[in-house]
Amino acid sequence: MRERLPRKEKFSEWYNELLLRTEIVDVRYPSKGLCVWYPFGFSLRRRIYSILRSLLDVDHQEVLFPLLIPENEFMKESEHIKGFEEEVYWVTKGGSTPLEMPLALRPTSETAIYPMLQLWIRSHVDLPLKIYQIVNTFRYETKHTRPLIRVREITSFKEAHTAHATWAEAEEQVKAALKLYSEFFRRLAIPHVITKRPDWDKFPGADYSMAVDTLMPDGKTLQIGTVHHLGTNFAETFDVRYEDPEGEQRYVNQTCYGISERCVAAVIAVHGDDRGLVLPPEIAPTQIIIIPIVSKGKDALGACKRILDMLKDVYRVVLDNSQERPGAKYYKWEMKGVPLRVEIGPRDMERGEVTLVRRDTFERETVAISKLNDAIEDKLGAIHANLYERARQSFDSRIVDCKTLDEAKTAIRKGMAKISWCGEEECGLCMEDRTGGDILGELAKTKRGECPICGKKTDKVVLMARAY
RNA sequence: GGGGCAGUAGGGUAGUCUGGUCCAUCCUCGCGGCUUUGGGAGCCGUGGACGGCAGUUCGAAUCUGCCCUGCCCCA
Repeated sequence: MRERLPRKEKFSEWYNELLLRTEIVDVRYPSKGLCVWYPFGFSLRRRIYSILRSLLDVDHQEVLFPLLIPENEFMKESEHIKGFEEEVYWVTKGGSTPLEMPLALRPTSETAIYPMLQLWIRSHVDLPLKIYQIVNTFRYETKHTRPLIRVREITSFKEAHTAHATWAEAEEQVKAALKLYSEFFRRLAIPHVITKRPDWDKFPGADYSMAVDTLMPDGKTLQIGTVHHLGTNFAETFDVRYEDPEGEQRYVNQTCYGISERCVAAVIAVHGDDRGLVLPPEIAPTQIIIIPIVSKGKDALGACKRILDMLKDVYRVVLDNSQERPGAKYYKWEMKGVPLRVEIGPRDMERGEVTLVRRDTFERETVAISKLNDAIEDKLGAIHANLYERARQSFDSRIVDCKTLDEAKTAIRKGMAKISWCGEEECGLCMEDRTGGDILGELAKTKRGECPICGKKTDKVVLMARAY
């Protein structure tokens, strides 16, 4: 018998082992913080990102900018540099010849894109401009790296960049982007919360930053999306101007927003269980696995092939015709997260039925072949709904209203603490210090209360947590 | 940022303290074969490993140093 997966309670072990066993990514690449996508993992990634693409393609255009950024461009925006300079990889030689102008491997692409926006944007009719790209970026992480979560090469960075005539229009875009991200995570059945990051934690060079966070099984939060209002900060640095209808030259207002392969990590961590992956049907590389139950003199294979033919045009379906025994196949495909299993054996064939088993609940049901199509459609829909519902219940139960820092300190051991804050940086940092958690950010919903440090009355409510 | 611990076949391990018994143990896995198949099949045959560099030594998986990599705890 094959060794079991570590229990999900031991989240780190479970997560690392699962990534390798199910062939999502291989962390054994011989350089720290870099990993290899296996075919199965890449297929999962592709399906997740095609949802993201389809949402963006409604009103964004996809582009592709270079990986390398000249040092002089990279160094232009002083706040931005301060935020990134310690984690930039530099290309300094061409062969053995030192480069006149060193080139940065993009840690993010603002400084690659905005010099071009200066050329592309001339007039108010060029606005709004909304572009995105899905690329790799590099950050020299010195802390512990963790596959898909903290890496040196972000392989799947979706970054969108927009330019608008006014600050208010850019702010509308921030809201639109957050709505788009919420829809994306709803499709992945990932519960999440949106907050405004405190000033000391905003994107370097932004006016303000919004963030999307979810909760991991160990109670730490994972930032799975960010949306930044850049104001005219970069526009002034890169001289990105447009001529307004009155003939005045004005700086554009910009936003940028990103999602990385952390969204794949979130799907794995939020839905997975002790038996392995549990995947929402829309993104599962294999949605249905057909398992023949062979028995002396009675070959179920023919029946399985007929079912396969019946389903294959609509669903991603695989017939496991290997020589293993049925039990071994069940474990194997459960590990891979296949949402629905179809078993066909002698008993089923006699009755013109098949047996359906759900991955999320292990619920087992026999269905007449004549009603199979409808039953599958129902079940796949129910699986998505159930995954989202049970994840949301777990998520909600781990957000605790707190009045005191002691309560907050307890709450962040298992999840997030909701607590009042006056808005002063000094008090905020003190709250972080006293609880050992971070202030994730401010919620849009306000509530009358008082700051746990200075006691001042306030409407602001923040979330605190331990964060990845 | 600070502190621990660990690297032995594709995966997991024994051996390391006390150097020689180890051309390295067991499980899993791969390959070939026969019998099997409603929740991880059995037997037979076979394949595959001491993270890297340097040092100590007659002799290093084992001791020392450095490097690389990974994990855990604290801030």
